Amino acid sequence: MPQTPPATIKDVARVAGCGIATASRVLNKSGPASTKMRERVERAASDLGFCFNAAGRALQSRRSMTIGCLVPSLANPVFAEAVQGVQAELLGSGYQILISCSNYDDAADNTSISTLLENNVDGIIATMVAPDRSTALLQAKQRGIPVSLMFHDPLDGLVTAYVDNFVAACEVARRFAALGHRRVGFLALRFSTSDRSRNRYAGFHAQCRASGLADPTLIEISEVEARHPEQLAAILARYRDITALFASNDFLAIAVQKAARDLEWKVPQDLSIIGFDGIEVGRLLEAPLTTIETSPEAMGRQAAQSLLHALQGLGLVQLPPLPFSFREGGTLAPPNPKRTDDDRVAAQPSSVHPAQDQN
Amino acid sequence: MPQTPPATIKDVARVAGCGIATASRVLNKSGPASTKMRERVERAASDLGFCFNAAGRALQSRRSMTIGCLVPSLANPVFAEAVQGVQAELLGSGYQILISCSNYDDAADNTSISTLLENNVDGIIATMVAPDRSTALLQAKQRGIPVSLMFHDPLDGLVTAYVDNFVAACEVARRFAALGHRRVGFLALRFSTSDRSRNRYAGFHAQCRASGLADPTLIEISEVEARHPEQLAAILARYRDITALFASNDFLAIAVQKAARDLEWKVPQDLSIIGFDGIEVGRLLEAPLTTIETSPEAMGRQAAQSLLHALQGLGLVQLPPLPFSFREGGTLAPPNPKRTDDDRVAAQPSSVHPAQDQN
DNA sequence: TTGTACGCGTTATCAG
DNA sequence: CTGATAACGCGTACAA
Repeated sequence: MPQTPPATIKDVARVAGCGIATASRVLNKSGPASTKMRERVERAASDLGFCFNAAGRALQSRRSMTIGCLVPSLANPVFAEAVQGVQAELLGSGYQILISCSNYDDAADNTSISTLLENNVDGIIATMVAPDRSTALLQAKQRGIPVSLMFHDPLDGLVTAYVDNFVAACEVARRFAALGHRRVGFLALRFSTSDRSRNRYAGFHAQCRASGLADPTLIEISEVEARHPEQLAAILARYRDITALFASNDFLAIAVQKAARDLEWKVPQDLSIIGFDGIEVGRLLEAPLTTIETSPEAMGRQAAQSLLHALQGLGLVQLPPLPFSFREGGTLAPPNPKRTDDDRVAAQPSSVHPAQDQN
Repeated sequence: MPQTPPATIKDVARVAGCGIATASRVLNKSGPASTKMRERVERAASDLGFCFNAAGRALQSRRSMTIGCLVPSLANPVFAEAVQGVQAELLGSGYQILISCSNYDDAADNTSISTLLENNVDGIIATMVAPDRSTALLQAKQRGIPVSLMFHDPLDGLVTAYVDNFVAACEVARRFAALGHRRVGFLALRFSTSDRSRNRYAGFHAQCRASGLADPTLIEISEVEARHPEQLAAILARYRDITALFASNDFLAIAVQKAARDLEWKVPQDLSIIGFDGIEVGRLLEAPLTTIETSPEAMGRQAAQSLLHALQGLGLVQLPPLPFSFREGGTLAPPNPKRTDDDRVAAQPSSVHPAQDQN
């Protein structure tokens, strides 16, 4: 291991036979320099394999050229794609991404932001469990560090890149209603950890009322249950009365589709399913998933754009929500009158499973 | 915006009425201090909301406590999960992750590493298009910065966290052979940009020979074709002679399954399919995907462990390949003798589509 | 046990 | 046009 200590600007100046300031000016193209000097410095720099030291720069300029990015998890492709969008947008701006995952943990959420702050990030892009309860986020605001949220609906004075979950969920209820569904359900994962999910439920609920449907049955399941189709099937079996289900995300929609198959319920004849997010693989299923299509990558891009804008001294401005679209698929159809009539007789009170408050 | 400039250790010392060194020793628990001093300093620090400045620290200690992580893309869940593994393993170690994506671009690959180097990362974890051709990676080695690869098969003197792609691919060929398949294919995406894919082909090819099968037909497609089932179907239609297909990753396997459906080929009766990676959603398909199951997260974890180990002064050591397993599913069956007989007559020379060299 | 002073690599100021 | 020099925040010899 040769272990050459990296060359500093001082080394460059020495080799070029000039002062440090001159070397700095040339290398940064930030001031006047004679052609001769310029050449000598550039030559020296390339000979030494010189490379700026970010720490020194950060210390003196008080800017780290680093953006902190906090997401619940990268194992969820929705967030991974959002980060990819951030990365794409930041490319060429000179900013680097310092990444952090909270694993959907409230406390980790907050300490992660603190850690980013310690690392002198110039800005923060985040999706959190509870941005409104994060003291560290408050600290960031106080320090004048711009913060841009992703996925969250507008909140406090925080700027966010989002789709209007409430409105999108209304659309789902409207579709169900138009086809004649009367008893519908909402399937969500760990309801309390996501304001997106809550807002989707709220919109769905509101529009169900407006369309004259019964209040939607809330079915909340754990992560484990979501991953084990047989467990999910057992839960689903308790809700024979519903003819259509709105799943809070596409993975749940796919999982519940399998659970329904295991119960020998035909999708969409016996049960219609609409998902949320619009992941790519949904298109490739035997019955392509009907879903609300969004673009996580676009959220990341917009959040990054807003931040870049703010970093240039112009303020942080809340942009309008990003568009979503209803993607036709093979999991939505009118209710099967035969099945609903048969089952309606045996139907039990609507909210059974995790009898939990909906807020 | 109050815009309070962050408190420095100097401020803490002033408020606590002591010297900077004392404050530093207390805050770092790195030296002696009287109980009284300790209290005063800690009190002052918390009052001021003091928080270390990473740049100052990095400059003086010549360590940034930052790990650079380069992957082709976060839009591919395999890499996203790997990064998640890295993150999980690094949690609590004090190291932060600086992330970068190359978008499968050879040049971006190299400049990304350079950028990480400029940012003084203490170590690098990467999956690249061509690690062996990266001058920046060489530079890192020269500087004594430990590098740990992910997914790549062992290479040069580079440590890597991987599964043995060759051996895993042999397993696939063996399964096909055992069921009586004779003409098989290998489906890959942009073959040349991934040594993993190449090694899988090599292992598959070798074992096909060893098992007395015909040399596998190489079917290489573009990303666009992979995303459009109808295009993929058109390509697949040219290969009626093969009865089994090894897809280089699960997404391709799922896509080709849809393409086969569109052609009204039954899976697995008319065409057996085995994938690679073992993504979760494969289990939820109507015909659960038969595949080689790997754990990208484990690769990330192992790469991070190796790096942490090296960062503690112990050397970088190459660990044995990570395990994979054959996951049973519903897309593998013996060949349908009827169909193969019918079609074999019309079969054309085996490699038609992107007649490209296999290296 | 405590405090002073220096240097890490950089940029900016200001005098030549 | 050029070159000393003073910060930036921190850790740490070294001196008290």
